[in-house]
Amino acid sequence: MPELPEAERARQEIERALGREIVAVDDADTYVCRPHAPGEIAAALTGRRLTAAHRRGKFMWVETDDDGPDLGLHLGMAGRIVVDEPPSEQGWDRFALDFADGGRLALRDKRRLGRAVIEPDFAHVGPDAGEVSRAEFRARIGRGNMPLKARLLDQRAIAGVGNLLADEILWQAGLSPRRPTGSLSNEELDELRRATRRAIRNSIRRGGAHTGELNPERVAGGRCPRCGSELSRARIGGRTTYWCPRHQPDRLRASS
DNA sequence: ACCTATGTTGATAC
DNA sequence: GGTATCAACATAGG
Repeated sequence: MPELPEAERARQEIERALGREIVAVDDADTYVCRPHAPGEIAAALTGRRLTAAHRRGKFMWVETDDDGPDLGLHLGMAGRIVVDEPPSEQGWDRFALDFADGGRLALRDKRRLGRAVIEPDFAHVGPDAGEVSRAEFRARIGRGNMPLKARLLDQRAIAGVGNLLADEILWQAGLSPRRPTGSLSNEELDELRRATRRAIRNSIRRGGAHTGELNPERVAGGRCPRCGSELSRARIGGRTTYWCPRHQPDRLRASS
């Protein structure tokens, strides 16, 4: 279930592999390792050691010693990073490093939508959703007129929010996923940023994007944990979306 | 058996 | 340029 919290967990897992000499690389999956040809990543990494693991949103990269190339990793839709585990019996290890101490790091991904590349390019990736400044958040999220939920999912705007986290954030902030981004006031954008940071912090602490309050109700007939209203469901930004029509109205309720 | 659903990203078309 | 749709992949479930 990789969103930002799962990527952060994966980054921490990679840190367990730092400092060990790489003696073999399995880069035979030409889809996961595209555009590299088999053996290219192996040639670039064999003999080196990983020295630091970083993350921006859901994108990870690992530095190597002696000015070696960075290794870029992405979990895709179903991937995770495992260190010092026996190889997957189902053949789901799409990329792997073997270390001199007998240990191993693998990208385990049954759907093959994860990625492993050398010298990843993050030019199009926005600032991390947990660290973006207030001014930057206002500018990047408030621009344009897409439905708000679609903008939250746009990794070029801010990086790290996936489908489950987006619904949780919008519910916490009391904003409709359908609101056009251009209709939000600065105060609403600031509240949205607070909800984003809080949801990310909590989900990392609790162990995943699926640990939000709204998540158990993201099913047909699910109800708002706050008021018990039946949740609305629609496809927004190409993703299935649940929200409370009462606490997250499409238009501001008339003040009285 | 067949159809739908699923956490992501990127390419493509308008 | 901004936005919308589909495709890539493999599995699970009605």
